[in-house]
Amino acid sequence: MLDQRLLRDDPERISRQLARRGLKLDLTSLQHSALQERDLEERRSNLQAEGNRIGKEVGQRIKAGASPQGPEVRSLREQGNQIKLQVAGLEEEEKALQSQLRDQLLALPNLPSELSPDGKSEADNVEVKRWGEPRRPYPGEQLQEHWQIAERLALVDSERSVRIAQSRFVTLRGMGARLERALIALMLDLHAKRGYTELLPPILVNSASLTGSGQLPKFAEESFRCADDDLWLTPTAEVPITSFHRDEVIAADQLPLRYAAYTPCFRREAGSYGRDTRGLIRLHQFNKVELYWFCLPEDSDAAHEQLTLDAEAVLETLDLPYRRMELCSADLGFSAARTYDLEVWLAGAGTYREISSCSTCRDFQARRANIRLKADKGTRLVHTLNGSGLAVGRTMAALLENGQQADGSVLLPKALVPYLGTDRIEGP
RNA sequence: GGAGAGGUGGCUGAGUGGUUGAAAGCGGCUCCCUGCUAAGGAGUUACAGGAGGUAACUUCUGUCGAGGGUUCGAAUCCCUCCCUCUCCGCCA
Repeated sequence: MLDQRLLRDDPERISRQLARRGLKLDLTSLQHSALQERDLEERRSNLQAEGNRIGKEVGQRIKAGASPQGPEVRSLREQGNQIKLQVAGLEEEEKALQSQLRDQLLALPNLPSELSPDGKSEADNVEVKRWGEPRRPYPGEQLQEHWQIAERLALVDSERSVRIAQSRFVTLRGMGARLERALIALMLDLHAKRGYTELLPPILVNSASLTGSGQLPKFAEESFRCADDDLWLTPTAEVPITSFHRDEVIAADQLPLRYAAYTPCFRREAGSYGRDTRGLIRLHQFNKVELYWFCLPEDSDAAHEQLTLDAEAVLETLDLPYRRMELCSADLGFSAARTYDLEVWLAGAGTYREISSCSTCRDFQARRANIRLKADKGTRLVHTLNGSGLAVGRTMAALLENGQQADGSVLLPKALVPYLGTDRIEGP
């Protein structure tokens, strides 16, 4: 959520920044509402002060011996009643305005960082780094895509999964299931070594949690909801982790707080019909290890670099070639001020494919979720950052495509041997 | 799911209609005193929003789980909801 003070004082700046996302907004009426709300608050609180004075005076007069039914007390009471009525009227107006203002503010995305490059679309994202040597086919070699390899080696069963749930769900089996589990363990172990505290949070989350991290109210259709409860299947661990500290004041010397959490993630993928229908790339349910920082505002730019390096460490540990893309202003997610996407090389598809998205949200989520820090003087909003470290299914896809061998087996990186007891997947 | 108890400041915990944003203790911070493994003394210490001021700060309002109600006045009375604890039931 954006700062209401900024809205009152400098709506032009907000418009200018949101224009970089491709949003053309006239904020004058919103600013007007915000100013009007402040005006109502001032009038209301002045009236309340008057009412408080009267209330105190009544108490003092009665204490001093005045009759509670006497004329002087009665006249004060009547004044008090008058004020009460006026206050009630103003309060009603104020609340209506407030909730309308809040609804509108909650629907506005974060301002892009001044560090994010300008752009009009995905095409304007900037490659900032490349690591590893992409696996290319040898002359005459026909590389398979991961879903072909997975089917051939019986690592997944898509058809039966439709029977269990519907399309875009998979059942991993045999080495497929073991590999997924091994990858989760490897990622969590790696992050623990790098100083992250592991969390295993609830994966059903309430509306306040989704609002806090920015999925609600705008993206309700993207999440699965439990009809009888105020609970949703979490679309990412970012949601429960943000709310882990919702409404808290964190001592400055506790920061940064760094968490790594594995959760299944659930997304309706509305509007993506026909895209990535095969394999492990786009599923309604997928596993992800998420990295998350709560930090001091002045540290968040450096934290963003570090968090991204921590995600890249997984790819490097697994010998997976990747590149780092800096998203342009138009391609930023709703809550993000600045984002690096990590794209892994998929040898079978012959492309780089997003496997992690590392963002700083600055105070955007902290303001929604009311997460502050206490320094020497007063409180401030913390900054929050999140990044996948990594999407597990896509990691498996990359390992299958990049590790495929001429004999049909898949060679796995050495780092997985302690978890799997082998560096090779052969047929069933 | 049933019965009972309860939700007060960083923590413990008083407070059943009138200057109570809240006693006391612990903890934190500042200063003073003192040398011997610590103690003593003084002061200070909630959050949010608004107004004024370059600022230190001053001032107003709200907040004692949340929301409503009664009243001139509510932490205190009434209603609804949420949550926690204990016992019972059920259960991986």
